[in-house]
Amino acid sequence: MTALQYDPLQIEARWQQLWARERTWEVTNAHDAGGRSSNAYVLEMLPYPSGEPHIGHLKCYALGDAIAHFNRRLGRRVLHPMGYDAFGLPAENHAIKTGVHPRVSTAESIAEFQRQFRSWGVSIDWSRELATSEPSYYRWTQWIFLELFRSGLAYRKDAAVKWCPFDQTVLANEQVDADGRCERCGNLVEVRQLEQWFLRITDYAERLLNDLDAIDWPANVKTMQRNWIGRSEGAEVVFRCDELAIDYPVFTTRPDTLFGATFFVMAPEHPDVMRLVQGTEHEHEVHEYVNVALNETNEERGNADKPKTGVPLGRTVTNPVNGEQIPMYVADYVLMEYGTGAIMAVPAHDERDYAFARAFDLPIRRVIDPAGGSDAADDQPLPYTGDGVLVNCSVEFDGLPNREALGEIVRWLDHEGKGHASVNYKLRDWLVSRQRYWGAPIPILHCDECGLVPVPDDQLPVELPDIDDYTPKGRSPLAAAEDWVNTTCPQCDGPARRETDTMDTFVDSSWYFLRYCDPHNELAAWDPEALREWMPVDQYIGGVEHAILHLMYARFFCKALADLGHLDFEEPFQALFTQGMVTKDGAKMSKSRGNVVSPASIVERVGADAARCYILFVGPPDQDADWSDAGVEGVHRFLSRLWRLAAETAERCGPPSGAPEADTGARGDDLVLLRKAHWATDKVSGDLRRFAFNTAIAAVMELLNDCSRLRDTVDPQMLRFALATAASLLFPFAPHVCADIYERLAGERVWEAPWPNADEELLERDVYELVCQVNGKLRDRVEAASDASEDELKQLCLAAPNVQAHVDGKQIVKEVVVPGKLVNVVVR
RNA sequence: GCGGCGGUGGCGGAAUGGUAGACGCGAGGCCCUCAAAAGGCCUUGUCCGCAAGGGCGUGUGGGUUCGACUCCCACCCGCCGCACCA
Repeated sequence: MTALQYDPLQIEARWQQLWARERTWEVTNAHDAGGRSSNAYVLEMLPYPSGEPHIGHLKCYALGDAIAHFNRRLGRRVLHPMGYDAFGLPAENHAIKTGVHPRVSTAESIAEFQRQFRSWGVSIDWSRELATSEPSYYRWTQWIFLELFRSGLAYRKDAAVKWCPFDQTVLANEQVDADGRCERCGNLVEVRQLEQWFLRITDYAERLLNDLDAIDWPANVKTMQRNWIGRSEGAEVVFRCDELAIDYPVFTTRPDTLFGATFFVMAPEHPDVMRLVQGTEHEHEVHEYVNVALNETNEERGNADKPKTGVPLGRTVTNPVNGEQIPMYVADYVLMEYGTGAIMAVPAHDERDYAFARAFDLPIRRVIDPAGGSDAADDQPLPYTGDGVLVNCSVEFDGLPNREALGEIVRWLDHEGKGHASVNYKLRDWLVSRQRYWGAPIPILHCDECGLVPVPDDQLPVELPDIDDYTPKGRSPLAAAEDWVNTTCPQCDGPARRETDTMDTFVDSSWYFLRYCDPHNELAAWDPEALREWMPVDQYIGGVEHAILHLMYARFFCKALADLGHLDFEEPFQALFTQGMVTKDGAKMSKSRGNVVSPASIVERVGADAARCYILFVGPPDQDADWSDAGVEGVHRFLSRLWRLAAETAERCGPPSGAPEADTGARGDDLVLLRKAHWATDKVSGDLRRFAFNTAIAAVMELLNDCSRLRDTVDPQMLRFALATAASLLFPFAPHVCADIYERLAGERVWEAPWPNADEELLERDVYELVCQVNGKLRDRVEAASDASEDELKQLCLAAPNVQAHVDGKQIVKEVVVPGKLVNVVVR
């Protein structure tokens, strides 16, 4: 008899062909089929097609596929689509280097992604596949942009923007890292004044913050979003420059310290700085300082440990609470992008203001006393940022606890017209224009007569023209396509020029999950009925690197589109799961390190099932995992053993006549194996619900170990049942081999079989091993009946030989009985 | 500095306050074989002991409890996010 040999490549090819031929994973928008509650939308973040998929993709889609399969087996109709975030800089940079059109290189990459995703056996509804670079998709990206434009949520503004000198493009704040470097190329970013397109996400700051409470996302992602939104409560207080009759509002979270404000500082970027010193003796010095400050990198400027620098403006403003004239300075520790770009400085109660005051020998006045207004106030160290009682303010406020005074002072300011309570956010409006070629053109025309004119909807898409030269020149490469740029204004029929900037690719990916619901609609971005069937996404899966940008933008889009009447929900992703990174030898995989593990080579060697199982078995999926070739081999051995024993058992049992059923009268080893199968069913079901895929796979391993151990002593039909159960439970992780095994053992398609149910009665045993402790230490184990009384358990424990040895000669103080678990005898 | 997460064998990792180390990797021994590969069986936290058994053991120090990897307090270390945000 020839030994049966597990051949993953042959098995996987066979099932993949069947699933492709029968379009097994496609779902329709059948509005009648049980409604939204019996549907599930499982979505992994769409890949950026560059080169070929890496191990991180394998982990993401293995994870999502397990969830998709589990939901299907629970009887839900599952939408599980795939697409490509196909616009973007890497393809364009590649084009600059090689001259290959981004459309061509992107298409090649997409083809490779498709090929590999299919070779992994991921259960995707390929009929809904899309790429954001297709005109049939970006036509609707442009339509959304115009909807935002028409409602005032997209606008053009001259702004100090982050500019990457290498990529020759403007960047969003979010695309500049903490060191002031371009997220993509790592070069230091500069600041330039340019007219750009923005989306008014700041209008949604409060809702983006509050609605986090209602969604099932990881705590750290919510925290990151909250930090990024950066809400602070305080007051806006007006400081007036009487000489020039200009009011300068500032934002402060500490209006209670207003009496301690002894100077006033503006950001170097503040538009009034030069105006304030024009024609004065300070003009030259200020000019020099501002120049230096603006040329500093964010890295240098953002360092909190840096000594404070600045120069006086030679002007004063009036402190509204006490009428004092306080001097104005310009200093780079004040940021233009936060608050109003100017601050009141309270050196006694703010670290930074204190450092500045010491450096410039400015007065420091304590207005809060931690000791409660005692004579010892002056002995307390400064700066003091905690709470206390107001001192040195005015008869009206002195002696009040500062938190109380805060409200009083704001009320007073409001009454006097010198300020009001205010909320400030760190979140900035989203800069979406890019001076690059490979993106969706912004569908706006510039007409000398009519100004900014939206391209009429019936003329969408504004197609990206072919060009020969992608080299960035500080303006969009599209500007060179004269025939394309010059057009006619639809309003006045006069000459008009097309907007030559393209959109940030984050715009493309902010709504793709909507398009999957209705991907072929040529009349609209989507049919609201289709969205009602699937949205919001039940389970979204992706890397934590998108915790802020993509997830915030997508949430913003849904809220804005809901306000415009296009959606009837506001949060796109009901639940989010963030997967951990896959490392090699503890380090991030990268070409420069030379430690990249290619999924294709693994699949070729041990098959997709082993690769997928391993990546989920290695540890909890939300944590980082280190790739180990030996570990993959171990999982491959497990699948081999499973398949071989199943194939042998199938031969022994003859042709299957349907799913095996357990013999309810099983005894001895048959009962042991039957119980193990039900235990595994229970364990895997629970583990799948809590994303504990590693322990779920371990449970199936245990089941197989018992099958192997008992293979010659149990009834072959029981073995058949246990192995079919193992295949059924493992199917979400290793679909091909499990489909193969299930067919051999049950003659049925495992994905059409309902998820198995664990029999409660078989999970309980009539006897169990009672743990016997003395003073909390394990001393013996004895067999106990499940229905034994507490007294009986106590007697059993005391009768255990090794318990007696430890109790002998001592006084029993008490006995703790935990039925089903243990007895603890406390002795003295 | 602030916020979040984590620290368990040689390694990845298991453990609703109740047998610490499931499952896997690695290692050692054995079987099969002319031999190897593949496969199978056994051992594997650590120390003492021939064994039975016992001591120790989840970053450190305290605490709560009959009982703590798990809960509380303080600290050390590591990772991630934010950071001159007024």
